Amino acid sequence: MRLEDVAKLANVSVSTVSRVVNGVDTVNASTRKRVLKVLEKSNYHPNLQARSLVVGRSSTIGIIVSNLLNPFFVDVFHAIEGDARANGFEVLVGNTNYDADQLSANIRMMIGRRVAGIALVISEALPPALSELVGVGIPIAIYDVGTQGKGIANIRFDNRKGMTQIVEYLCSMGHRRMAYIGLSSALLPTDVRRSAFLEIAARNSVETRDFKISFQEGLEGARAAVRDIVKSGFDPTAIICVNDMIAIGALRELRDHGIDVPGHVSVTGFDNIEFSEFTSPSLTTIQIPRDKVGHRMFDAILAGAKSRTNAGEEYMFSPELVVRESTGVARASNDSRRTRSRALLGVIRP
Amino acid sequence: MRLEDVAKLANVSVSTVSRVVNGVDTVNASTRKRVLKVLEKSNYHPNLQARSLVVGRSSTIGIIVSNLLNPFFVDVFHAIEGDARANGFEVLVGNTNYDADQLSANIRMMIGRRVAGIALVISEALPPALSELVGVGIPIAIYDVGTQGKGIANIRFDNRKGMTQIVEYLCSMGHRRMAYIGLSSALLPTDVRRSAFLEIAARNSVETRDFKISFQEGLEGARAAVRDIVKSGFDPTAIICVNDMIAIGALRELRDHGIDVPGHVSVTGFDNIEFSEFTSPSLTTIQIPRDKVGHRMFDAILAGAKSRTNAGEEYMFSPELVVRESTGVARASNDSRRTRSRALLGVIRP
DNA sequence: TTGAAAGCGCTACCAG
DNA sequence: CTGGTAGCGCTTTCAA
Repeated sequence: MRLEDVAKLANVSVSTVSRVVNGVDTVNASTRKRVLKVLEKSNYHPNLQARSLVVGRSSTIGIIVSNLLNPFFVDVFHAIEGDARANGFEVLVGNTNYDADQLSANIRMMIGRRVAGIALVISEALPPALSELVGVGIPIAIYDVGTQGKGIANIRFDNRKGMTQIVEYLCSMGHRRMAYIGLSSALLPTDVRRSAFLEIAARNSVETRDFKISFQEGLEGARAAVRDIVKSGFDPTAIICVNDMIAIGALRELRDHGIDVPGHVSVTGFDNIEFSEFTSPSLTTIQIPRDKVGHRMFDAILAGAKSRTNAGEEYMFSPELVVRESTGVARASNDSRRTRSRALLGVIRP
Repeated sequence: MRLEDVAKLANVSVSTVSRVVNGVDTVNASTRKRVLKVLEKSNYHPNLQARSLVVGRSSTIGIIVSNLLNPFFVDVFHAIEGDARANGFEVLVGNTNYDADQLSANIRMMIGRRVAGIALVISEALPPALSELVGVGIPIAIYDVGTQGKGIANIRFDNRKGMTQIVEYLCSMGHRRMAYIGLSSALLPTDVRRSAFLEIAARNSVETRDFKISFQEGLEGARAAVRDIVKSGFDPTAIICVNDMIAIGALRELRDHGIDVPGHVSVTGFDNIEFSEFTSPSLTTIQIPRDKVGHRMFDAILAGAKSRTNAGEEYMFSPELVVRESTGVARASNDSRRTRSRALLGVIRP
């Protein structure tokens, strides 16, 4: 069913039907009524492809995320999606799995669809394809990994300050031996966290040790990392995790080893995903206002789409330390430095 | 930059450029090379709107979910999205928030975009708009809430059997007083779970009590439900939750009340989301093979898109009980029936 | 207030 | 092997 079919049934021209469909008010009331009647019983759906072809822009925005299995990304995706719908946009989604090629492919696809804007919520480095994006003048908002540049809105989070808050808090609780669990590949925001950790730790004469897992491993990878820590004999009084997902996996593995948290070792996350409040013990972490980040990104895109001039806005969100149960004062230094079995530790699980 | 621009620069016709872009092999090697060279330095991106307008079908599929904040939906979304990309489809996403109007709006929008197929992963009832969908011949796969019908693939999960497994397992552990936490609105799959619970419980002479929360409330709602249970004085030996999210919220609230799980009360979930293994105690639940569900849905859509004849396939996935730490034998019946404070119970938390 | 007609950028058919 | 051309379904002047 096309505009023309409706036109025939209503004995008017396509132009008139188009006007009715689009709510243009220069249509005689009786004509409009007649068309509307036909429309109702006709199962007509305007072809949006054709429409955006002629008007030259589509009402679709694209959202690209690194990992749909990490609630962090899903949360900001969710915020952007909600705003988009509320403003009459459709949303195309792309998941990169932290893969540069998939990211490029997604960007190209979205350019091809002539999207009205793109939100990039990723951890990996920006690919060359990005410049093509800028070239065609599509407004774009980037979370955290953006570089300064014309036509790009950069919405950032102060990862450095966040990690600083964690380390200084732990230091204030007497911790001087910390393990860090990070991601093995070079992801920009997580690298900032790691180097901030190392720097602040050094400044406070904290003995550190660095452990890594790859992104794909997720929660299971975190468990493996904890096993590595245990095997290493390093026996830290605090384990700093690059994000909540990993911290949750770590918590679980520590429990299996009968290692008391925070009695024997404190654990911290990063992101404050909803679940971090629901673990046991609940997780000390850094709050990132994911919904605000999403809203801000959408606003930037909308502004760009409207004005056709991307301001290149820069905005930085600040961290907030959320102290919960997974952290506490460092255990007395005369405790055994070796991780003991549950029986020896006398840890009691319900 | 359009086909025509490239054509001019390469001194060929649009047809030829089109052939090169689409990899048609009836192009002279040297001509192709020349075109390719222009293409490379031209930042040309084929307009997919125009393309799908002329070919009459788009390479986009739509996925509609009820709640992006529930990992269950995200997981099957993720599976479908991966399959779609791997097969060269873009994906449009719609989140309904369990709202019928949003669902209809999403469906209409996707019809408008002339998507190649739609996957419906929702809990709410199907709207009238669905018939429009069938009317225009778009292949469609529905998870769980589908009704029999031509042109619709129904991928189901045996919720009834799953709930039966839970209740019978609990009965075998001596439980005879159970509370159920469900969702207040009538969502089809969750209603099946609830009625199955009530029926199997009755058959086993189990004393039951029914509590409800609304979907929006999420984890916090679950906590409120537990407070209701505590206040009610019912003091069940098992709490059956309609899904894992709610069970996780319940676990947390029980811990705050100092109520031992599973010592004082057993708790069960449903879905087996990844986090259910990482709570403390870890959650006894029903495994739903979300990735397989997603793959199956995509296959059904793909088949429909190819053959233009939707088989109306029916497929039912079977449940699998996953017993973890949150359930155990019912406490002795001479225990106090009132929930006691933590001090009285002597529950020890690390 | 209405209709005719010119494209939007692309593919596909038909000639050459 | 290549080019010309007729649309895909819609919006948008421009006339009537």
